[in-house]
Amino acid sequence: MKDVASAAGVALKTVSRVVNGEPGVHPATADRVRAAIDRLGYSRNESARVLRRGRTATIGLVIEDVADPFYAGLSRAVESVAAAHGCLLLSGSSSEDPERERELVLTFCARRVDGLIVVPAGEDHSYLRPELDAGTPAVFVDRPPGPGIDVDTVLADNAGGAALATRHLVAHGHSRIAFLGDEPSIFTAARRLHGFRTALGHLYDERLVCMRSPALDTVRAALDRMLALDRPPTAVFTGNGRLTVTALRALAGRRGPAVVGFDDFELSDLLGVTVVAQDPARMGRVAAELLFRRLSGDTGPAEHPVLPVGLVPRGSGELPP
Amino acid sequence: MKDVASAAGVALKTVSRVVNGEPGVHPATADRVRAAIDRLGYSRNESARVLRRGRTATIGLVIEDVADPFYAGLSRAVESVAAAHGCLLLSGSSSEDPERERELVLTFCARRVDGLIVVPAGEDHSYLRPELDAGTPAVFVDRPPGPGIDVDTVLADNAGGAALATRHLVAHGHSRIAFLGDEPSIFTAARRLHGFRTALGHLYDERLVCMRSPALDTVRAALDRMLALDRPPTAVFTGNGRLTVTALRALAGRRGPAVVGFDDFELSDLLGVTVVAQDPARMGRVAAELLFRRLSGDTGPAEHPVLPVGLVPRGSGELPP
DNA sequence: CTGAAAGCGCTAACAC
DNA sequence: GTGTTAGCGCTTTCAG
Repeated sequence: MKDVASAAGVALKTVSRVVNGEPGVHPATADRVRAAIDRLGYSRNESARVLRRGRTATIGLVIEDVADPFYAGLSRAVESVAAAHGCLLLSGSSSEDPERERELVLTFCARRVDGLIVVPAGEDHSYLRPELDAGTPAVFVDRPPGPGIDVDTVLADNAGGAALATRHLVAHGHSRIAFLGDEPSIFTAARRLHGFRTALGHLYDERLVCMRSPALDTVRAALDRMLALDRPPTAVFTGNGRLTVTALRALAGRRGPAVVGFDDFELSDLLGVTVVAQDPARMGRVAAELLFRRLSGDTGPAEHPVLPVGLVPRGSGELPP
Repeated sequence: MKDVASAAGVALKTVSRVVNGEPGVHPATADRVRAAIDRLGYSRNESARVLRRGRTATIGLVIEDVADPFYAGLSRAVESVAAAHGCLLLSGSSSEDPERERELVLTFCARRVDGLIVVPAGEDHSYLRPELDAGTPAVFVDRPPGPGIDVDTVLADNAGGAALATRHLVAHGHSRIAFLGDEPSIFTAARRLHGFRTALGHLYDERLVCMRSPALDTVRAALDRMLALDRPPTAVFTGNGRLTVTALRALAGRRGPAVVGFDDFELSDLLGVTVVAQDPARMGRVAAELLFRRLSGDTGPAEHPVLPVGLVPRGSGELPP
């Protein structure tokens, strides 16, 4: 900036004014400055600007895994909202590792992101306390923060969605329904199991429940075990997109039970799989908009919108037992 | 840092030494400093550090769309390599818009990212010249830069893969093969068409070619038109993952032509679709590793690795005409 | 082993 | 309209 100033024969501050589009610069002077900028290939050093102004125009996004279509859709929506506010996105995947989550969040904070959007992997977020007190707003998405952290959250109606799918299967004549969910320590998995169990009432049978990460081997083993029972399940409700896909693979080629899944997935329509669909893009959008409201000064109490989920019948959930 | 220094009764520089793990601080002093840091909830201001040191420990990634599984997988791989080098990732989607690509790249540069990984949308990258000259390394992925920009590239064997698929269909008795590709202005689309055309030789018939973005309507219309010809195609080769999925939807329910696609996709195995698969994660990894080699001082001539693609027979491409 | 001083490139606050 | 000055929080350099 100093070089540009001397090249244009003006003071440094005038260059600053031109670069920032501030008013009060004579058009001719401004043109001279712009010419010098082009000639020298100057571009403003954003780090210095941030240091001085305190705002980075960057938000941090921590998700579980960008390669998962659910989180990819969510990311895209967050990015769009951020772009509309002239903000960039610093993002990272926690791989469901609480330590990595913490590291990413704290690194983002050290870089002075203006705000955070977090899909938490861990259960303890006391490490965020100083940052929140320092005024960095955070929105938790898909899963709530640990106890004692009172921030905005955007969650889906997990229990309600699971109950919806379960009642749908019962209405189609099923009374033996299996549930394949992710590790019960994961909030969404636990809530969906809860919804399933509540909706099923006395029909609930814990031998028809398996809560494990979605590896093909374990899913196949669980299904084999259940299908070999005296009264095998006539339907399977899978607790997330990954598990649905894995279960379909495990059941491929056999006239198996009816399958209904939580989360929609690519090609579910061609495969005719009935699902309870959430809208990851909407989740990301709502979270980002909430964050930007906080950034523009909204200091009201923490908000906790719950997004609806919808049943999409495609055939697999309407099969009779 | 000043506050921590006075709280610990040391000079600012000593705090700096402790924070950065520099040697030459008495253990007892260091402990006192660390105690003060915890008490005050201090965390280093990364912007100031960057301003002083010149390196941001951040790389910029511009892709077409994070919500596309291909780019999501690529992003994840880039992120892993970056994390292994202690680097964060600033990322953005260009939505196939050259102007947005330029804006993202230049914004990243203004933030002084250490390096860039770009899936270009545009054909003119002269705007990058000053940045490259200033020493910011860039790696182009999936598509090459416009003329006059001599940077590292990581491309797939697009023409070879297309030829492989085409010969596979010919070997299975097909002589009327259609090609559905993306806009011919997109590098990969053009190269794949070239491979298809070359492999087909005198069997090539331009009435069986349609180069358009993958919207369901246009794909359906193109297929309808081709299938109504005197000598309709007995096989369709689709030029990317999106087009494959769209074509499968358009053909759903009819005993249509054999379908082979470029790019693998989720559930291709269950649907039994033969594809020519690239490995997006590998592409991201190779690109990121190349970038970090540049960042650690490798100033050799630009490299241009070409990643192989592989035919995965799953049934759809092995159907007789 | 520890500290003082200079300055990274910019913007805010105030002159002129 | 334009210029001067101070200082954001840190690292670098050099001096004890």
